[in-house]
Amino acid sequence: MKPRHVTIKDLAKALDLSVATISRAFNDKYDIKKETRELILKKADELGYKPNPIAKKLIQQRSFNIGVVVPEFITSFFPKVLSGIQEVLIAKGYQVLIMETGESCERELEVIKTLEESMVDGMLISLSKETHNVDYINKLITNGLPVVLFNRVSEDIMAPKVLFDDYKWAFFATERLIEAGYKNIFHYAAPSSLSLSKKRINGFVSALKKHGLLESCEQVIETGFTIQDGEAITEKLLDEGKAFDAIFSSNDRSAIGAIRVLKRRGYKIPEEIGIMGFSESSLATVVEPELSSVEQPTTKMGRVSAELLLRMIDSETNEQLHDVVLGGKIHVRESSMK
Amino acid sequence: MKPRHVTIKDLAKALDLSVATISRAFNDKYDIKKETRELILKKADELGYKPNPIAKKLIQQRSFNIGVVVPEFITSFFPKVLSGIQEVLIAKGYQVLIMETGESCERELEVIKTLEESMVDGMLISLSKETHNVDYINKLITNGLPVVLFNRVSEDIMAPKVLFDDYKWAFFATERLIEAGYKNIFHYAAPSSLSLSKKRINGFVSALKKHGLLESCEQVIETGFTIQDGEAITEKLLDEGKAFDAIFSSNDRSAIGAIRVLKRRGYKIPEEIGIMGFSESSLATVVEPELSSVEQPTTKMGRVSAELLLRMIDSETNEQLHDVVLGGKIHVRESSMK
DNA sequence: TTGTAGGCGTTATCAC
DNA sequence: GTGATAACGCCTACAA
Repeated sequence: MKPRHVTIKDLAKALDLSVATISRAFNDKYDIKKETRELILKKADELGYKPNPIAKKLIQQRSFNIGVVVPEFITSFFPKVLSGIQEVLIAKGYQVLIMETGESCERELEVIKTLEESMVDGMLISLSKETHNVDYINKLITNGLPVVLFNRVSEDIMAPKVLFDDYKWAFFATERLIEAGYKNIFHYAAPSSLSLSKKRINGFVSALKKHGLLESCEQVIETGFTIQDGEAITEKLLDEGKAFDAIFSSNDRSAIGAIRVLKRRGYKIPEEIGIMGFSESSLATVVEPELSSVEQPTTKMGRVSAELLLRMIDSETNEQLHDVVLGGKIHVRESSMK
Repeated sequence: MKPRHVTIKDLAKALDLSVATISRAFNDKYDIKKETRELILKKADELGYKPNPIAKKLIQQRSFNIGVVVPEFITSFFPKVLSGIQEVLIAKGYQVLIMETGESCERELEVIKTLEESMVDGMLISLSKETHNVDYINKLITNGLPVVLFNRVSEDIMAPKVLFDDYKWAFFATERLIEAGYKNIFHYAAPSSLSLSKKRINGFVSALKKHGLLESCEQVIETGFTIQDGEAITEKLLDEGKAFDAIFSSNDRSAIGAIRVLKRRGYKIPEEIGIMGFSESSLATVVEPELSSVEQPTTKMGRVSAELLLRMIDSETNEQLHDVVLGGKIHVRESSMK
C-alpha cells in the first residue's frame, strides 16, 4: 500500500513545460520568469507535488542525515540533550537518526556501522560506559567523516568535544559541602572508564586539598548509576564502619540510594550526614530531604554539539575545531544544609 | 569535507566485471556463480564498497524511513516506548525519524509535514494534548500513508491504535483504593482533550458505582501533568474544604504534587488520605511515602506499534487492522496501604 | 527565459 | 552466468 507520489514529470506534463523549468521554480537560484514560477508553484500545490528528497540527496551526494549515538534514554539526561540537537539540526533541514547503545560497546559498534551505511553526513556520539576500543570511530574520522563527541567522551578520539566542566563543578560542589561545615566527605565516583569520572574525582580531591580535608584515598569510591548501586555501596561503607559526614555523588540516583540507606539506619540528613548529587534529575526535588545537585546544561549541550558538527560539515578546510566546555549551576537544597 | 564513497562502478572496473554482476552479488536472489560472488564480496570489503542506500531507495520507491511523533521526551514514558519502536524497526532495516511536538498542535502539524516531505513509508503518532483538529492526518491516511496511533490517540482518526486499557486499569486502581478502605475518592483526570482521560474517568466512576461510593460529579477534577498542577489543585480542594480520603491521579507527577501539599498541611498518608498514581514513573519509589501506581507496558507498546505498522506497510490489501489493547500491572505501595 | 540531455548509484529486464 | 541498458526523480551545464 505505497502512496504514489507526484513527480516533476507529472507537473511538467500538466503545465506543458520542461522538467528543467519546474526544477528551477523550486530552486530559486536560477533565472525564471516570475509568472511561470508562480504558476508552477500553484499547480504544484494543487497536484500535491513535493520534490523527492531522495532523488535530491542522490544527485547532491549528501544524505542530510545526521547520526546521534547515546548510551540510553531512560534517564532524562540524554532525551534533553536530544531535544537540543534536534532543534538545530531539523531547522537546517537535516534528518536525525537516533541510536541507543544500552551502554554496551558491541551494540555501540553495531549502531555506528548502521549509521555509516546510512551514509550520514556526520555523527554526534556519546560513548557507552563500557567503551574502551575506539579504533573504529577513529578510522571513520580519518576517512573524513565529521564527528563531534559530547558528554561521554574519550581523549583517544581525535574529534572536537562538547563537555560539561566536570572538574570545576565537582570542585564547587565539594566546596559547598565544606562551607556547610562537613569535614569528612566521601565521593561516589562514576565508572572509571569515563573520562568525566576522573575529572570529577580530581575536582573533588582538589577541593579537599585546598581546605586540608583530604584524609585518605579511600574517600573516593567507584560505583554505578543506579539507586541500587548507591544503596549497596552505602551499606558496605556503613558495615565496614567507615566514618564520613557527607557524600558527594557523581550521580543523583546513587545519591538517592545513599539517602535511603542512611535514613533506614537512622542517620539524620543533613544534620549528621550531608548529601550532594550531580546531574539535577527530576528526582532531586522529590526525595526527602530534597537533594542538592549540580545542574548540567543538557539542552544547550545538544544545541552546541549540533552547531559544532554543522560547522565541521560546512567547512571545506580541515581546521581543527576547539572543544567547548560548558558551565552549570548548583542547586543547594535541604540535603546539604547543615 | 565530504568523504567520497566507492561506487558499484569503481568495483566493476577494478574487477573487470559489469555493474549488473556486482549488484547481483549483493542481492542473492539472482543467479551468480559462487566464486565470482565471493571474489566480488572480498574486493568490495577491500575497497570499502557499500551499496548506496539512497540510490537503492530511489529505485525501490521506498524511503525505508519511519516517522515517529511524540509529545515530549522529558518524562521517561515516551523514551521507553521509543526504545521498543527502534528495536523492531531498526532490525528490519528501517531508519527511525523521531520528532517531538512539545505538546503543541501547531508544532505537531509542522513535524508531520516534515516527515511527509521526508517520504516516510509510515508514521507512528502519539498526539499532543492540545490536538483537536486531525484533518491533516486523515488526509495523509486517505492518500494511502500507513499510520498507527499509540497511547495518545483520537477516535476521529481512521487508523489502528495501540493503547493501554485505560478503562480497565483505572477501574482496578480505584478498586484497590476501595479495598484498602477508602470511601471518598477523588480523581485527578488528564486534560479532557485526550481520549485516555475519558476512559480513565469512566473506569474510576464505574468502580465507585459498583461499590456504591459515587457521591457527586465533583469527584472528578481535570488537571495537568506536572507536580505543580497537582499541588495547585490539591491546595484548591483543601481551601474549599472538600472532604476526601483518597486521590486517584491520572499521572504520577500530579499525585506527587498532592502528596507534597497534604504532607505540608499535616495530613497523614496513607492513614488519613490514600494516593494512587498512574504511569509508574521512576519517581514513584523515590517519594515518601512510596507511591502506588499503575505500570503501563511502555517498551512493549513501542514494539507492538512498530510491528503493526510494518504489517500495514507490507500488506498489499487494504485489510483494516484491529486496535491492540495492552494490559498493565498495579504496584501497591505505602501511599495506598491504609 | 526556457528546453535538451547527461548523470547521480542503484536495480531489473532484456539479450547473449 | 554474465553484460548492456533503461529506468528511478532530480539537478545543471549547455544549447536554443
